[in-house]
Amino acid sequence: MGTADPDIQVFIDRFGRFFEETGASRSGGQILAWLLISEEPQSLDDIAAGLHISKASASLGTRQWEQSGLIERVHKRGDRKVYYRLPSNIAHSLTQASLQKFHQLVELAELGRDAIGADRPSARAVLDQFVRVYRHLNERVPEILAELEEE
Amino acid sequence: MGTADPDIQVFIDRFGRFFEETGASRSGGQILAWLLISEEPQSLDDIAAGLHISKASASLGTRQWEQSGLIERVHKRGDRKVYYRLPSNIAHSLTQASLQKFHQLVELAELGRDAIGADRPSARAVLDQFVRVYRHLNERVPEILAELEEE
DNA sequence: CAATACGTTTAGTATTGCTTAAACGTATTG
DNA sequence: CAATACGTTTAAGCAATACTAAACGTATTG
Repeated sequence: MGTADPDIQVFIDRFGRFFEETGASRSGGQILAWLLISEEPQSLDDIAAGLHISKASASLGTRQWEQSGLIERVHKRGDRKVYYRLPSNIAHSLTQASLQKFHQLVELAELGRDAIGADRPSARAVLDQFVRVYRHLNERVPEILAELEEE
Repeated sequence: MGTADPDIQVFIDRFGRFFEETGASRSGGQILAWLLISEEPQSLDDIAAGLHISKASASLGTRQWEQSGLIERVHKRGDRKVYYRLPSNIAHSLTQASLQKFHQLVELAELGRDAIGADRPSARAVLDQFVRVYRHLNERVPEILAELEEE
């Protein structure tokens, strides 16, 4: 690794494993970790070299995060390379991604509610409650995040 | 499947795939779906038969969900079998599980913050912001959920 | 106490999908 | 226009793990 610091090593490793267990790939998590501790935007080569992964993995990983809005491209003038960095509000982005997952789940819940007949009242009630809680969260969470801006 | 209803089929299938993509197993997601649309608590045999999965899978899946607090055991008197059902506040449980994930991420962020030196001020600022946002969310979200109870 | 019911563990198989090297396409440079 | 720089795609290898059948342990029944 570019940095031989063992603490940073451990950080990157744990971060990678966390995302590995959460549906993403290990290298994907490592990329996020790497950008978290980088002062400057990083090129694909920077990332690949820094994490000892192939450039192909770096390319794949950055694209996936970029599509989900968790990292962004930066261009330096007079430089053909593409650089990546975290958006300034990374915590907000992650929260948003979390709500997005919830949203998918709620859509499935609605699918289920429509699939079961009127002969399953309590199951229907559970699914309805589910939708209600999410709607409320989706409304409130942005407000909560906004509270932090005011400080 | 016990129920031949194609809509329910689709629901279970999609639900299973959602969890498959989110780190859990497909059968694990299917179990959750099955309990969501069940009026009565379900035994391992009910689940295995209903989903056409092995009893071993049903046993594994239910234990995992139970450990994370997303389903609970029920006993019927005069019956040796163990039955499973969703807790009454399933949406709350899921939200809590979500915050729990966030909490792990924040612990990692703190690890990273301690790993980098004072020579990386902006990276440090990002990690600090991350921790701050989470602390606020963790404080507020339970309040938000409580708002729903009052209706 | 034999037979059954029930849940868990284990070992093996199959599947999934991550990772990489190499090939490729395209733009840029001298 | 040859050579280089850069990012993406592809094909293949490999590691992780989900899933199952079968064996197992234990409690319960008649």
